[in-house]
Amino acid sequence: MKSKELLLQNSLTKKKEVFKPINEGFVGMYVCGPTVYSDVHLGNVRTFVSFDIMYRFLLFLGYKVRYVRNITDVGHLLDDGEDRISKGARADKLEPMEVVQKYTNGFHKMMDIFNTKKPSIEPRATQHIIEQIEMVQQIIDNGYAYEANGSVYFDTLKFNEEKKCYGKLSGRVIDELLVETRDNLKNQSEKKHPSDFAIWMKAAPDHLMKWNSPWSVGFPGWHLECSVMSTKYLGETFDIHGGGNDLKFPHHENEVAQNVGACNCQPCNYWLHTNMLLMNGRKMSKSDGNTITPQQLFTGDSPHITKAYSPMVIKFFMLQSHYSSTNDLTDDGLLAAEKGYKRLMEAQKTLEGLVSKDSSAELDADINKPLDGFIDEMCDDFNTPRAIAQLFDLVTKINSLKEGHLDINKVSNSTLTRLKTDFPRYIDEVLGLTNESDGGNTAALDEVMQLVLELRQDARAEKNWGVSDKIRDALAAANITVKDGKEGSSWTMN
RNA sequence: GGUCGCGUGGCCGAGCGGUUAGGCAGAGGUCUGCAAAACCUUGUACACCAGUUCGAAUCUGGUCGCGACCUCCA
Repeated sequence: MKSKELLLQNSLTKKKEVFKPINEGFVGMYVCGPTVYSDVHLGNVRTFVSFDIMYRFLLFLGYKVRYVRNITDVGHLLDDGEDRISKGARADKLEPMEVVQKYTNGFHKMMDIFNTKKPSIEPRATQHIIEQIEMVQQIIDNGYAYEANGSVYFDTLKFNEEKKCYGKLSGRVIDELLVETRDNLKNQSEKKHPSDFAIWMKAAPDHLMKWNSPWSVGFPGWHLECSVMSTKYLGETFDIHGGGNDLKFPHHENEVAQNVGACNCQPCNYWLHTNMLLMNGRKMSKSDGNTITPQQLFTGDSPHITKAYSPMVIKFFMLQSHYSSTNDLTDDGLLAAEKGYKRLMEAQKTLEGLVSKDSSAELDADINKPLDGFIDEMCDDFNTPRAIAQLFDLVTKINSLKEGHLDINKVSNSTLTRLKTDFPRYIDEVLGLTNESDGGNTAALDEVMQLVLELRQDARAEKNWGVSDKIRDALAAANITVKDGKEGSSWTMN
């Protein structure tokens, strides 16, 4: 475990702070998961990849992490008051839970494709209805919620008067919310104040998902589930809470209010928000055609791109920008990422073949500096773009060592061993990038290629360029690139 | 309308008072039968206008442009 301090940009204080876990060596992290009513959006991927990197790095630093990411399967209202899941169920003529299962499966599959680690706990809102009803009661008992016609609303005015913290996270002032909030929600008249929000909703007779409660047959408000499940699995106050920055208001703000209203304590010490994924400079939006699905990216079937891109290339592309900045997805950007990613993967293979006679340690510092630098950059609020720059510094060194521009014998055995251990670990364990071309290289293909390259080498020895080039061209047509180096030829699958 | 953020070289994208970000593309070179790869060298970059400072892409004010949130959203 490194002794380096980890810095986090805390949305709550708007400052970069040294991370201090509540319990030494342990981290409790909650991230708002997806609402499973349709296929995963590419934007979801960026957010969950970002938090996956944080999770991985915390583990790398030696923390024992409990990572909770929920599945929202109820309570998310549309403008017309209908539940998203119910709407999906009606549209697909399915049971609501069938909809939930279908898209949960799809979500999991996509997370696997992007090689993210599974959370420690993945709770669902509908599995915690009892706990949610209990929290509603607690909030009512504490005087921060009121019942109106079977629904229960959070009393933001009273809460703010006493706790003075409503709006702190999202930087809003409650008096302004009064003017700003549009009166287009159902049951608006039941609320005492426009900024009040439902924590329990009475269901209409034809509503598909509803449960019994002391107030009515109904369903919990959307914001409640995260308050309840984070408290249940991580405690009343835990370390890190994450989510997309579009959830800051109202979702996270209301979450804080509920937790403080119920337990009289802040839900977490550090709030981390990821920024949005854009495409061609604008937020992805289905309505104006400015959108692309992960599937389209994999197949190249979209007017926005010129070719197919693999999941790891897309992931690498995302990691080249900081999680808190917007990330603009473009074809040119993807193309550049693809080449860089391949270069990184090639260096990893090259590294395996390096051997040192251990005659001096002259170059050790040059190797160790970027190796340490990677950790330093990651410790600085998970700065993946800078960490990757350190990796590319090493790529150049590895290639120079192989080509003999740098003398491998001037690297001590212990440093070379460290390089061989840490470089792949950074790529695989911390960044979660896997070498995709490995899958195609079976042992049989290896043997065949060895033979082919030997035959070609024979032809080259006889200066029979016709045969030599014919082999190379034919292989190129089969998507195999031959490279002639000083110590013989090598090959890679494209 | 309110709140917040951003405008960096051909493209993507870090940095955020003085020191090379990095990737991709371009140019020159080394190597090579040729090619590819690799390595070395290389570029006029910080929207605009004022100001603070010995010194600003980085701080302050203004102008223009863009975006996000305020309503479901990762």
